[in-house]
Amino acid sequence: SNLVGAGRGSGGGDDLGAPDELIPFQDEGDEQDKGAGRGSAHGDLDELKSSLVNESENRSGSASGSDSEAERPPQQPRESFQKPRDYLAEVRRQQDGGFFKGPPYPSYPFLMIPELGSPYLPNGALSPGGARTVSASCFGLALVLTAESNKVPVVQHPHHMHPLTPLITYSNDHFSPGSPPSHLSPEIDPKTGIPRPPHPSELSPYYPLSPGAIGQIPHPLGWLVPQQGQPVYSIPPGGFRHPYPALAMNASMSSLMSSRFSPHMVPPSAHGLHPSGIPHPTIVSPIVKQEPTQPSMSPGGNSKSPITVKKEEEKKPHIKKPLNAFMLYMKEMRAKVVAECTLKESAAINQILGRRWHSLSREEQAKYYELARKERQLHSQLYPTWSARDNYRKREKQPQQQIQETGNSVASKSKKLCVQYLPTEKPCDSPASSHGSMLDSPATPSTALASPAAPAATHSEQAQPLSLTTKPEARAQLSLHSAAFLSSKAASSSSSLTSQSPLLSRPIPFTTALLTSPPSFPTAIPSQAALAVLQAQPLSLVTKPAE
DNA sequence: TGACCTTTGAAGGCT
DNA sequence: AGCCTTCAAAGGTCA
Repeated sequence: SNLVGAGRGSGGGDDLGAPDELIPFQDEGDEQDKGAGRGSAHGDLDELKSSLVNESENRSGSASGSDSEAERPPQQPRESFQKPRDYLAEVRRQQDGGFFKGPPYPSYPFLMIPELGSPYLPNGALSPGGARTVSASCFGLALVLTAESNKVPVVQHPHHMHPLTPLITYSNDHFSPGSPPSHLSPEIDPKTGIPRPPHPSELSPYYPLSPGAIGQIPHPLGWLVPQQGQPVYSIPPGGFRHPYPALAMNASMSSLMSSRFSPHMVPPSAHGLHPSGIPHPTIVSPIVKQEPTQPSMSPGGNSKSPITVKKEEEKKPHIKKPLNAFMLYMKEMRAKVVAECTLKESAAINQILGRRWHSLSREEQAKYYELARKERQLHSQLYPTWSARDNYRKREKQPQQQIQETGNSVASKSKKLCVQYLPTEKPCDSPASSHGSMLDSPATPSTALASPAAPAATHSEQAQPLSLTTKPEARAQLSLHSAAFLSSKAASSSSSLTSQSPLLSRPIPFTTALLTSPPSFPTAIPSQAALAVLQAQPLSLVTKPAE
């Protein structure tokens, strides 16, 4: 009850839908980052080790790590700030040193460095160390980046992607969720309040720009591009991948468009164009990405021959889903993370990004929700008849059916063992995990916060975060982590990933952090009833033997 | 070569 | 209403 009360208390009121709640929690988010900074300030190894030794004390909230401990609002989950350092210390102790590429910087998980100067280093060299990425680390990013940026110009542009794509940022400097800057603000229809779709006449003249031409001109979104003097306009051999239709459209549109040009984007073609003549980044050539067509399938009652149907389907452009907030965030931050780490595997990067996502303040997340909302809006305007279902593959069997039929063997055989690539950057910075975040993920931060559009979290929803996800494999992953935790002392170092799994103590901080309600997710504060469930569930997760 | 992994969120279908 | 599934990005990994 204390937690619940505390969580609500400083949140700026119980009216979680109040728009102004962003401010207090933003402050908390800042506080969190400041706390991280403080942590790093006196984050020497001795302290870390001692904090690890005193883990139980920390868990009980008696950590003495910070001078400002007493100043921290009661709802601040102290161990959220303590744990990662513990993890790091623990992991560092157990590892051979190869995992960490740079000086330990224990407070990294909270060191949310805004820009780090030029995090996007678009020369695609791999880590000269040549170490396989799995054994690389993303920790100590600040120092590591400083120390290694000279030799690790890591960002590897996807060979099929315009190198500028990851450079498009929605940084704080350029984007404000509630009131985008004028250069970013779309032309709003004064009647509907909806960003006015760009008139074809505004766009078309600029679309046919040749790659060569575009490579010569200054970037129209220069404000979005880190000033690095990098040849960001180099067009990959694959051709014209990133047409930057934004040249004449309004900036909001352009940011969406330019940031969304798919690696599979093809030069504007007749069938790839929206009726308005706007090739949206979500249009993908069916040549590149085809719906798996089954020749034997003939749409019900369709007199057309399968071949004809197939051809028509091939002609049909593949319109991709608009990116959601997290996808936008990933798109922006991936290069940054990759630059900060030696990791290349997207799965690992995504884990980091997922945690970072949760570590964002509501306001920061709101940027991306707003951006995603605009993206969906634009998408729906461009493709009013499009349905997400259109992109569904045609499956003979639903995966669920397969699982039911084959039982657990599916997970154990057909799927790779879930691997925790990285130490928890933050013990429970994903307290809400997927669903938890959704609790606070209004489709429109500005509107949903003030409207009932954002459904209040139910108890079950609040409880869901505990299970991280309902996916069976995720549960297996948790179990794996638990097993790793339970057997951490005996863990062999030969198994690079699992034995290195830093989630040695994840289940515990996960629980505790959840119970202490993360500052960034005030609405996820569980009720007492939910708390009881939460308290009970982790045990089952922890003790559930890995199958 | 293509599925998988991994993340969150949106959407659609099913119960 | 709630749950489940799929897809969106990304690129290394693996069968």
